[in-house]
Amino acid sequence: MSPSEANSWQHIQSEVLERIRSRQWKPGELIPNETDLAKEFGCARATVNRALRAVADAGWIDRRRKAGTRVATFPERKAVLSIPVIRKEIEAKGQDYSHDLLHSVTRLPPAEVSRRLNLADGIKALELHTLHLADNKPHAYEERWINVDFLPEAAKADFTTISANEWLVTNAPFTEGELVFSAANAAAKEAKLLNIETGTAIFTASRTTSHDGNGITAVRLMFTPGYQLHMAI
Amino acid sequence: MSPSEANSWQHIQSEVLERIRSRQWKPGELIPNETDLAKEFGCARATVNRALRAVADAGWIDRRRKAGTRVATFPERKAVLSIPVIRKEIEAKGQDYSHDLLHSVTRLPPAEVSRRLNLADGIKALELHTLHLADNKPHAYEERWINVDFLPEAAKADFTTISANEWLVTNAPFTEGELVFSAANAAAKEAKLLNIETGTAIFTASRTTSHDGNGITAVRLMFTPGYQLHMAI
DNA sequence: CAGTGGTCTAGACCACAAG
DNA sequence: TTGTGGTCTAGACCACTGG
Repeated sequence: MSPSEANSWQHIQSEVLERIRSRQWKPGELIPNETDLAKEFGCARATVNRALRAVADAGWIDRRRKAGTRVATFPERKAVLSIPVIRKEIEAKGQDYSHDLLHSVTRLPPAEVSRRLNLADGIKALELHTLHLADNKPHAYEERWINVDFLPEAAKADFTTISANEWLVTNAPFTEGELVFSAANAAAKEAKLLNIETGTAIFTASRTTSHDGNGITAVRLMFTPGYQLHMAI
Repeated sequence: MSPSEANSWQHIQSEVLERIRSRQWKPGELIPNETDLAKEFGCARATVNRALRAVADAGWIDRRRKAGTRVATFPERKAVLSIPVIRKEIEAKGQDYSHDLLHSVTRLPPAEVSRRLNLADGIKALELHTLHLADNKPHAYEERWINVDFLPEAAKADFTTISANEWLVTNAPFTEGELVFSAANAAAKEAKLLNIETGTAIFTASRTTSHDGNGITAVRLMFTPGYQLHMAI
């Protein structure tokens, strides 16, 4: 909170945001270039650049060389989700975490999983079914496939003591991933495991992670009713 | 893709990430300080700073003055969601967008909404019910409250021609907001509007937005089955 | 107190793209 | 071709915080 005095980039950032919000600079409009703003604020161009870059990252302006900087017409807001390790998420609520490994088999995955994991035809993968518990009550049911062809060490890991989730986080950092959320009616199998009635709406998260194009794991998490995913905008 | 030659900050960034992924720098470990890295890469300290700041923003390292820079123990990954305007989301799929304003009444909102909008006791708000359609088929049902006490212009707007969603985006920029996703079984009312059976699992998004602490709008969106929310990690 | 990251500067060169 | 943002530098001072 210190260098917000006068010529700090944070000061320039908030001034710019204020001009956008007050519609002094309207959507679609061109704003002064960096050199002029630097003169106006009495600072170096690099400082203006730093401020405008932050504003652009937040989606308020669009910048292009030669074309200049324009106020975004649709200030597309971005929400950021921190993906928690399930154990930490539960412990953060003051509950005890535990998990049950219900199923662990190496077999040929369905075509859709093979595609997500980038597996060649006929290559097997490790299938795990895990129940995550909070205070010994079901919290989420997890169906996971692990690419043991790419990650041979995973075949030797003991997922009864450490959850696959955490083992992978620490042993198989990924470079890219995709996350898909949806809602589904619980099938008989999930309903039984989560101790709810068949047909109850459950929140579902599917995640696929890869390392430089090599699929690592594909997971489907089904949460007990009442689960909410919070994001700050 | 140009200044990735040798001493660009992007080059340093990828080199740092590679050392983390290859466990040359292990979780929890201290990495060299900026001055030393600048010497090693043969560049200015500012360039190293730019690179490390990017890596820190992505959550891979933790930086503290005097304490130095450490590899994050739990590389908490962040997913970024671009919040689309519903119309654009539908048009992006090549479908026609339209909407029906089903209900528009100014009345005292329930306590929970008053709290979310930061409304004083006894202050009314504008309640809107809207059905969003893609190719004339139901896409989502929206229940919205607008703080007309703070946004008097909203009371005059014609939400039959422009959706409240878009009107607010262009006329009431917000500074903070919260987004909550969950799953629910469709009640009779929603089921009828969305043309599905009662009890079907529907994906629900609730959003509250404010401007400097003043509530602007509180929305609950219920999507037809099959809706998926995608995020890149 | 002293080491480390955070920031600012003044100037330079470069990459990109609009006209 | 030329204006605009993108980046790098070498050096400086400051802010925070561990020891």
